[in-house]
Amino acid sequence: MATYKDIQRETGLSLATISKYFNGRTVLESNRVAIEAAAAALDFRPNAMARGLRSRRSGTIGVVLPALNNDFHLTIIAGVEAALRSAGISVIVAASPSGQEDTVGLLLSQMVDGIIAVPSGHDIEALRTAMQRVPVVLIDWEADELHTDGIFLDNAAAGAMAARLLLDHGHRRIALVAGPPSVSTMRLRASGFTERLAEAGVALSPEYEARGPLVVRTGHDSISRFLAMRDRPTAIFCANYELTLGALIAINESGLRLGRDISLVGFDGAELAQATVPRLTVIAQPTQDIATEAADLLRRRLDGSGPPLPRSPVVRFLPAQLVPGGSVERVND
Amino acid sequence: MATYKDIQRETGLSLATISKYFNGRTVLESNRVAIEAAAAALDFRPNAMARGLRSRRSGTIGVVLPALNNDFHLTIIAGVEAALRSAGISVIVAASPSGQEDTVGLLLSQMVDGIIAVPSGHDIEALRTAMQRVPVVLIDWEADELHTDGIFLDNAAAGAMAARLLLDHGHRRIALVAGPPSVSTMRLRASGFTERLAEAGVALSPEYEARGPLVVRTGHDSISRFLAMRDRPTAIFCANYELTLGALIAINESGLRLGRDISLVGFDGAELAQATVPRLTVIAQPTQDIATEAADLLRRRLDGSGPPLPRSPVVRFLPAQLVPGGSVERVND
DNA sequence: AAGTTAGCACGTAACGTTTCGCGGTGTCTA
DNA sequence: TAGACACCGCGAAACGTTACGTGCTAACTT
Repeated sequence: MATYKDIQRETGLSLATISKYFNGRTVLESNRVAIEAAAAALDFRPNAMARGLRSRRSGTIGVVLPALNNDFHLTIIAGVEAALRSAGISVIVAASPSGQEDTVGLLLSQMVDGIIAVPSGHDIEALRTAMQRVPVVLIDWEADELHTDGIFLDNAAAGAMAARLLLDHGHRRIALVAGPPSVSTMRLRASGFTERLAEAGVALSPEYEARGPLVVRTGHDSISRFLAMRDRPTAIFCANYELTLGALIAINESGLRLGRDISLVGFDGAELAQATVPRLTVIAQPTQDIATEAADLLRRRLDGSGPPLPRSPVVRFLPAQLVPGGSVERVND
Repeated sequence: MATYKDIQRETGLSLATISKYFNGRTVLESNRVAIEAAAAALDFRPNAMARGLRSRRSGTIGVVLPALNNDFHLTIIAGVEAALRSAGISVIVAASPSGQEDTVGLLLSQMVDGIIAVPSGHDIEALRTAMQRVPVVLIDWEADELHTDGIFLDNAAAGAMAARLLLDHGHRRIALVAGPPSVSTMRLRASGFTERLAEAGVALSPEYEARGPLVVRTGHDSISRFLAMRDRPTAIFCANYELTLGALIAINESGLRLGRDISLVGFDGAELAQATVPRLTVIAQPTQDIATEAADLLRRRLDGSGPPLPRSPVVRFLPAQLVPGGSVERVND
């Protein structure tokens, strides 16, 4: 593996000059040519470890996700990677399922220059100490106890959007399937939803409200239960992708026709939504935008531009998007 | 950021002893306790850059994927990450869309210890030079010109499996939608498929064969064309996920009922498959296994175990799995 | 034409770790 | 009980790069 020294031997220049060239600073034209020739001949690449050791920047950031099983996660990774590549920054992906305590620590010892994280509960303390060393940008789950930058969905508005849609179609017997309120997204989407209903004078009956872990089975079982009721709801809102998928499966199993017999508003999964009959109406996060904004924000922090931390974290809420389909039909109550 | 020196000051030990401790080698019990106490007090973590500079191992591997837009890619990332985490190895994800030449080079200058790659055309040369520095394990796309380890799907058998299924259900007017033959998976799946048909005396009529880029639109448009034919096929095999998704959308638009009016065998996307009515019959890759095997193989290469390179690359082909659904029905020809 | 200044290249000292060879201590063997 | 050996700690020298302070050259200014 070639080093500056090899280039020095080829060109007769000093290490300092060679370093300057590889850091984009100006160098005499003749030297530039010589260095480039030598570098090409030797297939030279600056050693990121040596570089990082000296400059205290690794050219690497970490993305911490509670799991890696969902289109949201992939889109985040893709968006961050694309946004940061032009700056020459590589992305280390770290899944942090419950039980894996030290994910953030692993990244810190890899000397990442920054972190983008979905702050699941068991990472919060680690993230707090990480914040003392590197900029941290949160996404998806709000963690109020962490006073740092974040790009989130406006979850309450998203929930309200779903409620308004169903109300506008005449629905009154409306059900909700959501995750545990301990997850901020779920708490906010649910409260945005129920509050909007309440404003319209429609109370969400407790038997029409299901909560459970954010897995397909929860959606499936909750909807099965709803559909078996004598007085079953005419419309259902699923507050997350897995729940939506479970709901779809349950409705298909029941033999009821989507839209015609039961209205459904899903969440995310725009790809899935267009493959069902009829197409599923969903509230979709602008996942790509979240990724890009988080990456750009982190990059500005790394540059040292942007407002000073920790005095003024940047927190943005992006609006959800309504992707219309045919799974919500009008009813006359 | 604390360093060995700080621990040295706290404990009075030498750097060498501290280094030994952090590399899992034996140290006097009393020293162990002292080091652990000091490390905890200082929130110390070994600096991966310094470590890597000296030991020439970064504790990092790269995963190169042509894109990041598909459940396959996410599952690969997740599987590799999970398999390597126990070994303390982090995963750098690099998308290598056409036009981005230097993806592999970026990883090399990050000093990754190894690479797992889906070798898209424009990366092949870079991978060849990378192989001289670090072990490279290929997945998904076979690149015969690269003489190195690989874990692949047995694509020909997967194609044959789809053909056999359709034949067994009595289909004779059978159509195929696949990607360009320049992609090895597509070439092999298609040939496995057509050869199995030919063995049964069923020739694949050229008008029943569609080829195009691996995007949803190709599947959609091809199937629309098939369905509009006077003598339309009774069954269709889509050789990849995007094509399958496009097919589903086109069938839904046509008003034909899946299974009943037109049989469809899809590829991958087991999650999508269970949400359609009826459930989609698909040939699925054991993506998780591919990821795990590739990661394990790479890890053995890093350990120095496993057969010596480049003399004897390890190449494995895993069988596809038939995930039955209701989208293939019997016809009497 | 002399004085000033900007632009570059240079040598050298870090950065935080691992590795190497050496020497000291305690334990086992005969 | 003496000798051998295993174990472990130590100091110092790398690893490949960047940053700092100097000193040189060449291009302006008046």
